[in-house]
Amino acid sequence: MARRSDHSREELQRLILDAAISIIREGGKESLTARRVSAKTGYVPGTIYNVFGSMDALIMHINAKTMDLLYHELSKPEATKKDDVVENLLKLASAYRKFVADNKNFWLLLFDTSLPDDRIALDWYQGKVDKLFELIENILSPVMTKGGPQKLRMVSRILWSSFHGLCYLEEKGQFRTVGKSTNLADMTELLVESFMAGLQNNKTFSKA
Amino acid sequence: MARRSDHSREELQRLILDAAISIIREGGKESLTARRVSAKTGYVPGTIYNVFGSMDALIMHINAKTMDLLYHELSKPEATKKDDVVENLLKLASAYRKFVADNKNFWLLLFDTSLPDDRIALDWYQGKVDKLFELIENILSPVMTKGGPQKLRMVSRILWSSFHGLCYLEEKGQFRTVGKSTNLADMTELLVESFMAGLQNNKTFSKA
DNA sequence: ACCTGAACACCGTTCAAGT
DNA sequence: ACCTGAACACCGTTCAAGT
Repeated sequence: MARRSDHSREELQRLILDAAISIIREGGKESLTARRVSAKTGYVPGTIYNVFGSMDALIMHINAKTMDLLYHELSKPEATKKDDVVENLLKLASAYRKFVADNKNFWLLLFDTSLPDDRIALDWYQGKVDKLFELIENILSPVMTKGGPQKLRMVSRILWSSFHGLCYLEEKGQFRTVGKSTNLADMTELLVESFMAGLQNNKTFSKA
Repeated sequence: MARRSDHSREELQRLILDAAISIIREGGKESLTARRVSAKTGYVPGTIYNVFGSMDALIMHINAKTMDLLYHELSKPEATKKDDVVENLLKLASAYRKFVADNKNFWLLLFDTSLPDDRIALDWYQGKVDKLFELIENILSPVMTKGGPQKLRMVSRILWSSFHGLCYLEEKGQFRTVGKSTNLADMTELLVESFMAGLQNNKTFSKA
């Protein structure tokens, strides 16, 4: 091989990242190996370690891109916001489901629990997570003036967790018994409508 | 080594399973390898393939044990059922959180997405999953006489997904911004209380 | 018939040796 | 100074050869 200095450091970084992404798109996280990435770039495995430091670091960069794309996709329905909070939440949930379906392998990598714990210490990473929570907070804030930012954060995280949990168990095939009749969209709708209705009746949170 | 015929097939199965479980308890799913299991049993890696067929099959057996233990732990609060549905659900959720905390490595293995897809085709596996859903159904059924079994299943799966999603994102460290103040128990409480309140007001599902 | 030992085709990661 | 090539210490899985 011996490509030595054919590319700059930045080019090398892009080259490796793109190769890794195309491998995951095709075969999922199981097929991502340092040696396969290097073979695809024409460089030697060691080069990945020069440029990224480790395979985990490379995966972090892929996940960053995934979160950026997810944010972009979820921002679209927010642009067409109506007055109806429930409708806005359902649009967001629907966009999330579409993202999961369209980018399953990247979504699975993003929520892979094998990643090292120090990842959560990285501010830029957590910042991207927080930006996603903010999308829900923006939808909720008009009807949640009473509870303060603390409660707003809490409710946004509850909703986000629930959306995620539904997609996750669906992906794991655990809703199987009922066949295709237990629809993910129906469950999300019942969840959001009931939860928000109950929340509105609670005088600590509602506007009125 | 050459342990040849020191143990029966059943003994061998138990020996391997116990070795695998102790490896996971100590170091998580990352540390589970065929060679480490075989080293711990005193047998050769090939023996695992004789007895279990593959590493994935061995993991399935571990997961089966995990689900049995989970069912056992979640059945306890159900035994002390009160009339208050919300209280019963919160007790179940609390027991689930305790299980996750006490058996983190096994819980992570159970929800690992690397496992093969044909796992979901196995009836005995799905049966154990369904039994867990039934725990919630049993709590819900007194107040959900109107919707029929279809709706009961739906609501139980919504609640289960939400409990799971909350634990999952907590484990991933994604609630970090608010520090320890965003309490998992508080979020569960707000979720269950609001969702059930909203559900009761919906004339399709409530008893009254 | 059953189980092993050894081989096969891979891994992630490191680092001396070359340019 | 930078990148490679080769090595190190592992993997999961298979299967001919022994008992």
